[in-house]
Amino acid sequence: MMMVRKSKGLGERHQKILDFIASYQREHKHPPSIREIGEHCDISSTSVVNYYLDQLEKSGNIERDRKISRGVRLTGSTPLGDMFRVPILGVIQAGEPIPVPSNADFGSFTPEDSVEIAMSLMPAKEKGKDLFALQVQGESMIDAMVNDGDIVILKPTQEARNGDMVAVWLSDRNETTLKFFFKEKDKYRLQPANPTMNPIFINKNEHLEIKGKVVMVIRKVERYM
Amino acid sequence: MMMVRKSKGLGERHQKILDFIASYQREHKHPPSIREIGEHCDISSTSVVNYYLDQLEKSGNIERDRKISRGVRLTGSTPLGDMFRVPILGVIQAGEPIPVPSNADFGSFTPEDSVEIAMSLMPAKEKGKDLFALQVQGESMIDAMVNDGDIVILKPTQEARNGDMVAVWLSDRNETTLKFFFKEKDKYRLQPANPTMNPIFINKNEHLEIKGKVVMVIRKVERYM
DNA sequence: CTTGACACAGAACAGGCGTTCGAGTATCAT
DNA sequence: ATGATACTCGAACGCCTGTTCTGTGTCAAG
Repeated sequence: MMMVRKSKGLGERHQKILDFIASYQREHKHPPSIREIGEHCDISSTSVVNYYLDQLEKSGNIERDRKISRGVRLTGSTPLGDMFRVPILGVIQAGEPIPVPSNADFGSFTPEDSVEIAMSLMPAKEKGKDLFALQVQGESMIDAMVNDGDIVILKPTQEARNGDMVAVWLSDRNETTLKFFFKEKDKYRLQPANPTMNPIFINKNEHLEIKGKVVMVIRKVERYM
Repeated sequence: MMMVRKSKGLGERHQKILDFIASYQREHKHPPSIREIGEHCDISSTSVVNYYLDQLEKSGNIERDRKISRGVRLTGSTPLGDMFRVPILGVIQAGEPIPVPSNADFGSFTPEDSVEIAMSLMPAKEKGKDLFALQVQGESMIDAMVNDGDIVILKPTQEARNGDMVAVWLSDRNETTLKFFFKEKDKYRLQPANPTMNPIFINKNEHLEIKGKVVMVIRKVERYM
């Protein structure tokens, strides 16, 4: 009888189990049982699987919910809840107002019209369920370092604190824009994200409708041609 | 005995179960059992829970793995596998070369130094496990519409097709840059993402090291001050 | 050689869990 | 009334599963 002994670190067996848990989870949408791990990793005894599982738990590779069926999961893996779906309500461009989320939008939206964001990506406490996304159309947002096709994720709000990046509708100019917001003595300063560009100033008697606060920008770089 | 009868759509009970499954999953990292659902939704019989679960399955709100313990999950929820972790290997800035991924980097990296990306966000077939991420430092990438602090996700490669956005190291200029790549007759054209800016040309005898292909850019808009 | 840590097997136990069945009750159209 | 439908309960069945215990072979240190 031959046994490969890797005194330290993860042995071949450990890795095999890890891989199997991952692939099984991917395929079945739920973790494998101890016996299933055993079968697919050529371990004939459940106690041996348990033996390795204990080690993998100690080494921090997996987490276990003892006593609970299929209570194994890879650490750092997010069974659910650490990811959420944000509806894409429409497009955002300079010449048009921003689609505002209504309650109906959050009830049911198709996966096609939404983006999934990992919670870990989300800044601070913005993990509310009321976020919405808009797809940038055209190149009118380049001064906000936002490109055509980018997806901006917004938190709906009517007010902003200094330094927030906001999506505003300037009704006097019939223009939508993304800018950093600063309230000054007698006017608002809207600062482009691009530091080489100059701010614009809005008198307080002008209409300035804050539609939302930008919390994230995502750009899928497909191809340029 | 009073019973509220909602002939069509989801009744109060259905919604309660749905909410419970979601919150339980979030808290325990695994789905609840039928009995647990019953307890928390004031249903005294497992068969009644099963009764509602069947309906929720028919209406498409949940999926069930019959015969399997805790085999309930919300539809559209991604238990795992639809998200993956990309290691942040370092920073990228104009004046310094790009950290290149080594095999060791993909073995074990701490969650703190990585970003999680939903598979659904990933363009096309880039879902390989060899992706890596870099954090942009400084404002030298603004011509690529990439800001200080942005995270760029790269696929390591030495060659690129026309139109790809690549991270290149120009050893003659001692400069790292992100540009759209085009190979022309006798030179390379590196086109900035910002359409208002002009391309730079690199003679083929100059050193041009393609370090990776940009597949995504993520910007967490925190605050500007 | 002895000892003990390590890797593994097999069996048995006890509880968890989905399933099923029989039966009861309320609401409503016929 | 009466049947159909929707909803609820309780209990029992039986498999699935994690746990635990005993025992065996390997290998390196003392």
